[in-house]
Amino acid sequence: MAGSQMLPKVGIHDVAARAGVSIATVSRVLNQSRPVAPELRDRVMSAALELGYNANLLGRALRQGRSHSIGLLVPDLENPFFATLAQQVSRSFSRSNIDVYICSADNDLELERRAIGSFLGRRVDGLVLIPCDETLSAANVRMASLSVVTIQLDRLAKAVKTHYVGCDNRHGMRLVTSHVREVADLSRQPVVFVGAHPTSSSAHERLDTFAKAFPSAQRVLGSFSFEFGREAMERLIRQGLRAATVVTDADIIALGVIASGHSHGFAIPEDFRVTGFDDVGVSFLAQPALTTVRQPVDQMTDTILDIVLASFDADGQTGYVVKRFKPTLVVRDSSPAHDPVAVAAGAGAAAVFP
Amino acid sequence: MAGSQMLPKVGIHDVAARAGVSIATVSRVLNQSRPVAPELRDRVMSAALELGYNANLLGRALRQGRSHSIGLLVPDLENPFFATLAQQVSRSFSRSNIDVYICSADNDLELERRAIGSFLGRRVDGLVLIPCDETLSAANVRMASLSVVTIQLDRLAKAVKTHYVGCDNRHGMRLVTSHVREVADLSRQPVVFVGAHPTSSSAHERLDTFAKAFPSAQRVLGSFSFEFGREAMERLIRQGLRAATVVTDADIIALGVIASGHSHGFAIPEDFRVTGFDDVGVSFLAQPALTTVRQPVDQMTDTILDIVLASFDADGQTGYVVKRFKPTLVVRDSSPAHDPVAVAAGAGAAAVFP
DNA sequence: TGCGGGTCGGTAAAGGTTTACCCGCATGCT
DNA sequence: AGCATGCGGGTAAACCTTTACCGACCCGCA
Repeated sequence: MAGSQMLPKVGIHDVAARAGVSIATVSRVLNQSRPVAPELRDRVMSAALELGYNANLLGRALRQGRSHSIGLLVPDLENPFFATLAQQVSRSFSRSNIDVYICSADNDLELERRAIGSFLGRRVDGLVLIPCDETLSAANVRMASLSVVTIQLDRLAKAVKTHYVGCDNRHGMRLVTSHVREVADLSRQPVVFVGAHPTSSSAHERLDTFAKAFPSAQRVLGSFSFEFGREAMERLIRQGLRAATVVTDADIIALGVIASGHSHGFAIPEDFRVTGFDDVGVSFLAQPALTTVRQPVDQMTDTILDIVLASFDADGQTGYVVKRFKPTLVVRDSSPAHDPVAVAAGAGAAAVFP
Repeated sequence: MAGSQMLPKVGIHDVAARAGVSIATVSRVLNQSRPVAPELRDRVMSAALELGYNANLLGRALRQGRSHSIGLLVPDLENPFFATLAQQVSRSFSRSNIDVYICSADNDLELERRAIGSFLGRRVDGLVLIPCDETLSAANVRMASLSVVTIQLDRLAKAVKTHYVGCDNRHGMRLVTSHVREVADLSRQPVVFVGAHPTSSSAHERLDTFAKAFPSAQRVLGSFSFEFGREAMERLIRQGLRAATVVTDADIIALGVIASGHSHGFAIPEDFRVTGFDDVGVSFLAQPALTTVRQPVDQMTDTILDIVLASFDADGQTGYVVKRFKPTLVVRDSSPAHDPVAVAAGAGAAAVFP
């Protein structure tokens, strides 16, 4: 299958033969690992070019014990926040010529295990993991951390000691609750929480913090998805919820909530005020633009790069890096700051609170 | 760095030693490539387990000439349609125990080239490409196709012969134009096009087909992104556009258009009717739900799997598979079928036309 | 008893690199 | 002139598997 002639694979030997030198010389020219006489260098270069030589990275990695690549495992590529993280990790590492290979665990522990196993088997130089489950993923993460520098991102399986890069979810949620409290107290409207089951550390921390601020508030729990947000809101409305503030722990959930509200003819923020978390690209295009918590993704991924690079030279047992970036509150029209009606009129603007 | 003791890597030799057998026996037990006496088999199994043996896939791939993996290169992970494709390709292949490694080219030809080179160097068994550019990516795609079974997905660089799996964009856009024409003719409202520059085959085909249906319609061109959709609509409104149908060639663009319309206080579909393309997850949550063209992603990715699997056994020069699936029109509230006002009232429903 | 064939374990080669080590040669110094 | 030095080229080992091939053993049959 696949027409054309699959060119016979050309190896370093072929190049050496054509250039009339030894394979060592070829290798040295190609990797500039040692000076080579200009004449030979040119001969090798043109031979490689003419033959269309493409180094076999398997052989190289096998020999060097380094693959010049890292693995990135996300629970779900269709979650736009993870997609953003993936894109940004790729960007950060491409600057250092390290290939980033992305896999999706599809929210499945068994797939997560298999993916990590494959990454390790292919000897990636580092592994960035967003664990599916706060507790059940621990075994998977541990497996990784025993073989290669491992960084947990965004979510943390606490049971295993690794590097961690994420944001201060409690702080972020506190920004939301205090923002929300102003209006809620004044209007005596209820506050409800719609969020993911606390099976991931981020969901856990956000829910926790919300519960501390509003101990008696109603809570509807599900998954990180549009669909869940919509269903949850449907249920709440069916139960008779009106004129409330809906705090969510992810933008994608908030978008579902808003959609459901709209489809029942409610106005936002007049009837329901809604907040999100993560500040994914779409959220400022939502109607109305979504109040949310922004994570400094660039800084996070740059930190990951630093950790991996540091692990290359200093192979001594330095401690683990645990970095929680402070997120910021981005107030938009889905939950304006003071008088909901007054502010809703002047759309478009957004205020950012540290 | 990275505390804990990085366990010394255990190889097949270690397992063999511990089980008191030869490495050949270990390999045979682990791969079930030949029967092994039950007693030895057990000894090997427990030795492998106790040592935590994890096969070095580099060695295996080097020897076998197969890596049991494929590469998937997308132009932009933050485009939700590509994210969906990626997720679904992963799902299809995971059923056959083939690892899918995803890379983002970040809409950059040089990064695309590098990523393909790396994939080839790591000897993937297949390559699924969504080329960045219809013409400029041809060289990159050709490089891939000379070494490994290559499938272009969604977008096609025509200049190079490979397998191709996508949808019939012209048919899809015709569905849109004829849907849109009813109302436009009746109301004598203008139709405008907001879409990506025709540098990718899908943008090209969609724009082309639109232009045939509405030769004199205004066209605003940019990139496949929320931001562009918003900017384009801003510009149109600033130019005085009112009461029109806005046809876009991607849901993400349509979402930007809708957001911009809203922020100027216009109602959709009353003031502006809007259509998208792709039917990404968010689009039915948009406010109002987006009329769009749905691509049969599952069938597309299953076809890709079939092509790759077929290429494994039948290595003879079978022809190229070129499969264009018929997309379907999903009419939702952003451009209701007949009387915009009447239909807009009853939200939620959606009609699908083949 | 002798022998053919089947079963199953071991040895060694191969796959494509990188790199430690060696060696020849030219240079510069005494 | 003789020797130390250093530059730059080659040879071969090593990385970790899989697997072709060989050989030992056992069973059954003539």
